[in-house]
Amino acid sequence: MKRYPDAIRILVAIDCIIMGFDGTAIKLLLIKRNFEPEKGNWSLMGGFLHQNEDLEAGAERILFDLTGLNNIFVEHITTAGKIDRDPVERTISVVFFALININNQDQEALNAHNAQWLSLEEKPELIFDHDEMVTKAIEYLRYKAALHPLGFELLPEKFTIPQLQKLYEAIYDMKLDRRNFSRKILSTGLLVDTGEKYEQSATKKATLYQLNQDRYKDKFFAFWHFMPHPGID
Amino acid sequence: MKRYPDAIRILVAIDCIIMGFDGTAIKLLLIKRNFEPEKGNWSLMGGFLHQNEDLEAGAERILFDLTGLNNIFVEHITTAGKIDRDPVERTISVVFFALININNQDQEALNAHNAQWLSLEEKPELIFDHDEMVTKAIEYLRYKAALHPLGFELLPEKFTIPQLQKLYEAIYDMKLDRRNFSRKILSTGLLVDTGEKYEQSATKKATLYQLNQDRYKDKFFAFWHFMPHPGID
DNA sequence: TTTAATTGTGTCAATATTACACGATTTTTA
DNA sequence: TAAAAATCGTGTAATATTGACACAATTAAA
Repeated sequence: MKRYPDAIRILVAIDCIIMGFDGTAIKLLLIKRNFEPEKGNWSLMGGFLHQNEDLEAGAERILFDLTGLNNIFVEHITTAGKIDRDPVERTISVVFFALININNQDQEALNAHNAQWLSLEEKPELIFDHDEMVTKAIEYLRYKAALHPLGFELLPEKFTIPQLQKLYEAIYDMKLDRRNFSRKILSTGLLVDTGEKYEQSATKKATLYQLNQDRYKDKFFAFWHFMPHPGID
Repeated sequence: MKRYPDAIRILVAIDCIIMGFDGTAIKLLLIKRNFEPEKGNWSLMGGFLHQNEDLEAGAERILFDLTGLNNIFVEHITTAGKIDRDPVERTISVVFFALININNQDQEALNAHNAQWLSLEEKPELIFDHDEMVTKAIEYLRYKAALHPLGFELLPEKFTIPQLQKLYEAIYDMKLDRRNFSRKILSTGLLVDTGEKYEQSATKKATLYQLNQDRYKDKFFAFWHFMPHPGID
């Protein structure tokens, strides 16, 4: 007794682009599939939506499955629905974007899924339309990180300004001026000096900061320009 | 012979938030449903995804159905998937955002669908989760219009700077300084003086401009600040 | 103890932004 | 017929932000 008898019903997948930062490069958490179809090929982590599950919840389930992490930064970024995107059966994929601290996740879970962190340069070709999704995610990261203090999700709780700068340089694949970057970041009032120094430094030890959480939440959606914008033309 | 036998298959709807500008206020094109369920109640224009149809194509079909227009500015903004969002049967809705020139559409098609332009203040309560979708669309418009020359989609081909300013004032519900707005817009090089004047003006006739199409396409995705940002803090 | 690498802070000139004033044009009104 | 009212176009000065750049301080290694 279906109420919408003429409409089609199709599979709903959830795919997650999971990004991390290793201090030098932005990395993607990808899996080498140990199941059909496309067994042995690289793919985003994903799965099908469950019966009694919201989309967000599905994304969180999939992320927890792979990383053992909860409370991850996750946002829905796009939905892929090309007719033949899955060769087996028509499937729509709801795509989520996740940022995590690369050091936190559960290595055993990663192994069980054949997962590996690969930098954007190392990225192999992915199955289906997953490459397009990654492209969108990178665009999204660049777009959003220029305006919102997003990058902190990729760093440890305590971090130095030079680390943060290297992160932005990795995101935008460009060099930034140390002095101007520092001034801009500090002027946001988002950072709190912990009084500690980064001990692993080879030379002068940089100050460790942490986020002013209240201010971070308050100001996340305010417009900001974290990136220089020379000669807009 | 299904390859993914355990996964669920559900309905995929497409819903469109259609915005226009009447010279004073941002308006939504809404329909009073003449079909069940929720017959007689206000709703976004939508429909179900067809068998051999991509998502974008579905959105364009639905928009054409209602307005008689092609080549509309359309973007996918979000996907709604709460378990009970449709009381009849589980349905995921892929939401699109469309901007059109309010004077262009086909009045007969509007009548056939019971459609009406309503300002945001007049907006009645909508069915299902359509109110949430509208909220997201307004946020999206404000976000995007601050950075990209988006507003032109809502104006006639030839328009005056004061008209454009009123549009921005409607989007952000705030007053802007005439002089500064004019300077900023003109400095983008996006406008071309047509040499004509807006004849319907009650007093001094304003210059009619049109978009520099090449520059518009080139620069659409560049970052710009179209809105003032006094004392970011 | 010198060297090399890196961090923290400061300055200055160029640019962009904001706030604000005035003259010009056109219709309405006295 | 002229003054008034409304709106449009442009200009300017004070302020804030940005980009480019210099120098001193810290630390491990040479």
